[in-house]
Amino acid sequence: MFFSIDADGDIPIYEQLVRQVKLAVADGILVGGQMLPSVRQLASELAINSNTIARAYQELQADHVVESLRGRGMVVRRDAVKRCTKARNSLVADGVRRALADAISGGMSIDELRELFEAELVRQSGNGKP
Amino acid sequence: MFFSIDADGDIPIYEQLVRQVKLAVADGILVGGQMLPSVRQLASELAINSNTIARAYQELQADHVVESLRGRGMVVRRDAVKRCTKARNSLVADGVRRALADAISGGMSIDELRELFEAELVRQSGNGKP
Amino acid sequence: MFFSIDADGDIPIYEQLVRQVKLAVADGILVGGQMLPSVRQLASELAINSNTIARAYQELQADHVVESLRGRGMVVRRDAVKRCTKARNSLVADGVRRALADAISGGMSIDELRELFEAELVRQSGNGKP
Amino acid sequence: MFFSIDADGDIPIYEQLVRQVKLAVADGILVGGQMLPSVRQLASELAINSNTIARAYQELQADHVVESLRGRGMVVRRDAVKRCTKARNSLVADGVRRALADAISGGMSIDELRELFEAELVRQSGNGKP
DNA sequence: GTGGTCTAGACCACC
DNA sequence: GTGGTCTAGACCACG
Repeated sequence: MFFSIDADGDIPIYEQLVRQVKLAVADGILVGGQMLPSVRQLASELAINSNTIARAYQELQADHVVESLRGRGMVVRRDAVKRCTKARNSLVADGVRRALADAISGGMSIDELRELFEAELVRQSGNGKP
Repeated sequence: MFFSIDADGDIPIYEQLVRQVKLAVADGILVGGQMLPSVRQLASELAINSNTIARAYQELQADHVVESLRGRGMVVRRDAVKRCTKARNSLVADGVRRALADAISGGMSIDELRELFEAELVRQSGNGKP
Repeated sequence: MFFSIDADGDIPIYEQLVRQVKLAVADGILVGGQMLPSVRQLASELAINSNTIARAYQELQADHVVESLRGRGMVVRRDAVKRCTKARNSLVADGVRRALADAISGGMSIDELRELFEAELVRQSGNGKP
Repeated sequence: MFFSIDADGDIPIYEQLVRQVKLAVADGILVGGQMLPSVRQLASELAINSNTIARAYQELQADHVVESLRGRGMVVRRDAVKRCTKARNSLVADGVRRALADAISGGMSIDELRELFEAELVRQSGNGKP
């Protein structure tokens, strides 16, 4: 599968999985009706405790992104792409908003901020998704 | 005192205190030689256990922002402002960097990002420090 | 484990733990990648409150000697040995420096000092690491 | 008076006073029958809380170095010089002993130690009491 | 199972 | 009065 996990970062592993599944759905990499890998398979593939995978799947189920087909596994819901796209956009925007709020309340001037922003845009636009 | 604590957030209380003291020093609200409120006083003021305050103060001491004058209290170090200003700037820049990376890897285009950024600048520059 | 705690000394218990871990790392008794005993296990082994152990571990983490693997425990950092060896040497040298300064300012002559020093070397070189 | 106090070090102020009085007695700077400055005078001279001076004097009294003449102040005892000289020597020797023990148990080799010792002797023999 | 946070309350040394 | 240490016990998130 196409997941990349950082086991020692500050974001919980199950949370990383949830995000990546949602992003994949929003990007059309995972489409409605498609099966997710089984808990055990993904666990061994990523060398991660299967409890952690299960928890991620539960959260995805609670968020109505996937549903459980008894005895067969988890499947992406037909209506997931709408939800995920919307969620992605608002999440991303929120992140930017929070960072700006922190910067301003932390005493950084508008000009300093704009400068930092443009520098980062240049630096990152190469790495992202060309 | 000027501390505002969110006891139910995901940031530990003692960590919130540490940050706010550092920001206050970086902003010149707390200056070298100035005493912090006593552990017990601040604890009762914020309705927080005094151990939690003490822990924040110890972290500030370990970070060379403050020192303990035996039997008299905690005082802001003369050289704290440099450290705090530098730390603040790198923290803020990191936040912006991470948000941008998230946004780009989340599929937002450069133009959308710049638009969002400018909109936020306008929206927040009013609230910040009028 | 190999820790020895003096609960009635003037050095805090958590500080004794921190020092002993650092020394063990500097001496190669603890190596990078190795796990520390769990907070609860060490607490019951040493008959010490687990908060005290946790505090020691947090200080070690803040000092970049150890890192926390979420849900799994504390592990010695690969780069800890450099830090600890350097820290140990400067600590030890400081101790000698201070003792000599005290001795000289206390009126002891250079010759008396050298005599005392050599006598101690003989006396202690047997106890140290035979 | 001839006391030098470091109010922010890790040695308690009253302890610094006690040591300096004892050293002065051992060195013959203070002799039997001589009066110590009054608590209030010394307190204002050193800009120190008079409780602290009082505590130092009490400890000196408990150690039979001075005695209180009711209504007149503290006087150095005729037999103090013996006690202080002996105490000074054993204190100083103990300091050296402890530092060496720390160094050896900390993993420093005999040769490294001897080198450090000689270097320090040269460095400090100039500063001490020429 | 792991560490992390918080509370309540005790005792200490220092000023 | 000040901060510093320790205990006991609770609750949480993570794996």
